[in-house]
Amino acid sequence: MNTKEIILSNAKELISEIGFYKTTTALLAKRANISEGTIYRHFESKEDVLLHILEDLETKYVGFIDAMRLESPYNECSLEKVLEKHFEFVKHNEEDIKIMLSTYSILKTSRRLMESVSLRLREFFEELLTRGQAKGVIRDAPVPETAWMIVVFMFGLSRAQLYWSELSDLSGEAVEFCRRSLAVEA
Amino acid sequence: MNTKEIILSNAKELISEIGFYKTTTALLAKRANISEGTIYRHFESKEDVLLHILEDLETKYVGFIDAMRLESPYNECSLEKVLEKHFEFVKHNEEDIKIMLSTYSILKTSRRLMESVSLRLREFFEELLTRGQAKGVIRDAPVPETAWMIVVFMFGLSRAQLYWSELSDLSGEAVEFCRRSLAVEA
Amino acid sequence: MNTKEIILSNAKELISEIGFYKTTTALLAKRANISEGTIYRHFESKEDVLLHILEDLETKYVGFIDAMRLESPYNECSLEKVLEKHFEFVKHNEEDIKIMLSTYSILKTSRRLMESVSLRLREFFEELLTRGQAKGVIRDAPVPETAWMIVVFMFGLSRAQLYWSELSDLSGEAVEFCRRSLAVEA
Amino acid sequence: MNTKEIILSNAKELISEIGFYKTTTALLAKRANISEGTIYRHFESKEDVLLHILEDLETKYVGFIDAMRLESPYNECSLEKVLEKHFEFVKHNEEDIKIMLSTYSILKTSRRLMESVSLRLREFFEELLTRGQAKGVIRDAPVPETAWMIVVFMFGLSRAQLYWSELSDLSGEAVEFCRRSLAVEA
DNA sequence: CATGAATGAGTGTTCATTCAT
DNA sequence: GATGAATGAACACTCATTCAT
Repeated sequence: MNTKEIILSNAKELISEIGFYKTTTALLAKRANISEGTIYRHFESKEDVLLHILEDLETKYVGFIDAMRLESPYNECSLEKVLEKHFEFVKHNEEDIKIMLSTYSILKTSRRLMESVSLRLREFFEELLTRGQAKGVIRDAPVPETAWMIVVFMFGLSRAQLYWSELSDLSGEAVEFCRRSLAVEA
Repeated sequence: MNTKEIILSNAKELISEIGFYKTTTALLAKRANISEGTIYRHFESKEDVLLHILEDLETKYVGFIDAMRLESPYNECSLEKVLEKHFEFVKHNEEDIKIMLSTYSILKTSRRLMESVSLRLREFFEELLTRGQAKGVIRDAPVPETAWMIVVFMFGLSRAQLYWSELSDLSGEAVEFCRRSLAVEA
Repeated sequence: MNTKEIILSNAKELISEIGFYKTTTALLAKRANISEGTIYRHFESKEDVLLHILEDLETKYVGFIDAMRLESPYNECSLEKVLEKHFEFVKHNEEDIKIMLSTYSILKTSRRLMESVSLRLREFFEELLTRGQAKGVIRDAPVPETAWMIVVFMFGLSRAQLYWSELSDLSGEAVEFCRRSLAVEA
Repeated sequence: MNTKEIILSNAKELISEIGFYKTTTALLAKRANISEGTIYRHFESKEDVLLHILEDLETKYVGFIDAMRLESPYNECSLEKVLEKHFEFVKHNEEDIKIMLSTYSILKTSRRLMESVSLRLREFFEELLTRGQAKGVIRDAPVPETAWMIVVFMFGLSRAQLYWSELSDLSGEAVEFCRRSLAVEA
């Protein structure tokens, strides 16, 4: 791991633990065992560090969605499957997701990421919903709004799970909640 | 409006617009057309200003829930009604809700408020779900988890609506989404 | 006791307890059960309050010295007697003396008081020493320097007793110390 | 002289001249020709600057006393000698001593220093007095109280000399004053 | 006379950023 | 590349003083 990566990984830890504002450059340098000046060799500013974290997350998450999307036509990827995989992704990327969720109300960059990520997810869900309705396995509900609904629900639950660690894992129940709302009854 | 109220109302605007950290005492004083020192005649600290805002919100929201709860046995208050009224409440208290949602990951006070508010809501939903299942109008789903689900969903959507003002009002669709998931089909 | 006196007496307590700088006008007003503004009806400034305290002390102490001085020719007032009485005076005016001793290094007013008080004492001691030497009961030591010595010694001990409350009363021993240094041996 | 030393030396000047409270960080930075922030690279707080000054003084003074003490058994170090050397020490460390004397009534750290210094001195005087009485050259006076007396006298005079610069050097006379009180007459 | 809200200059301290080495 | 001392603007907060009531 080179210096830039060391900084990024320590910044992820710190920001997800104590937030962007309480993460000072001094604290970050100490944690990463480097000098404060070194941060500025690799990043333009403190915000730029955050930007890189968010960009990494974007790449990862968009890749993750696109992978599912590519599989889906052949693989009969169901809505439930997608939801499950999303919750898995969140579990494996807790720090990054926490950073995104805690900064998008404050930072434009983060907001843009959140928008692009949820747009892509929504489009995917729209596809799945439309295909499902065509096949008669998904109920007749307005597609774009319902897609929004699912995205909002997913991120709402992810946020709850990340910030209330004492909460038991509700992702299975969440999938069930959505299935009941969307699937045509047998 | 007395000075304390002027400070509170300006602080609400500022914090909901730019967040707690970017809301400096200097900025607040300038916006409220008072001197910085005056803030400290009425509040113990900058955080104390936030505390008062949150306490006001707690009183308002808890009162709102309790009012619904009191009505519900006589009035056949349905889950849908509650959801609708919540979204209305959010619409009329945008600033305060935004402040709560943007500070609970950072400030203990705010986190406590969020916990107390969602606990109360959950308990209410548990009541409604249990009663609904007894009457046979609500499906057979695990009550506590489902109550959590609804709360998470509600706040997830409220957050989305508050931070993406370009979003059209989805509250009607949200109520429908939940209804489909929970109501026994006719 | 009128308002002015109430302020002065509370100020004495506070300043002697926590010092002039830590005694804020807000604290003083609270202690005296008056409003901050009221202080400025009776005194020009915070320093002016101190000034009045010091002036009162000056009047008291100068009166005390002059009384002894007037008695002394007739009464055969000895050096020991004067020392004893000084220590008694200090014991009865702890607050004021503490204020004088803790402020003269910082405030001109206080410094002036300290100078005028010690000048008067020194002159008195010079008188006593000269008379004592004439009578052959006081050793042959340079009068002005020795008078200084005694004054310094007295205030040094007073200060020690005021600031180290755990110290046992050493005033008797101090009188003895001086007596041995000054009195002609029998 | 490195920056830390520059800060310390300027702080010594300022604090001894105008006192701890009037010595603001802004003033100190200006005097030392550095920015205010730089002070906090080298010291934790304004009080920490004072602490370092006092610790330096403690080291110096304790070293000074211990050196005399080590010499004394071989060298027949007399009480007079110790007094003389103390006054010399004060003359060469005016600023530091002034700071100690002007802060011990206000700051715990300073008070502790004053206590430790005078304890050490007292113990030393007790040793010298006891030894002197055994040899029959020191009068029969209560040892601990008399040791206190001398310390109080020394610091009382030092203080007077430091704060009344117009005072001629009385240290010789002070030694004589004590000698007369303590030495057995030939 | 008394109040207490308001002031605003000032306080100690923090922190992202720069730059000579 | 890396350092870490230095910066200076900004920060939350304090406090002696004023003044309309």
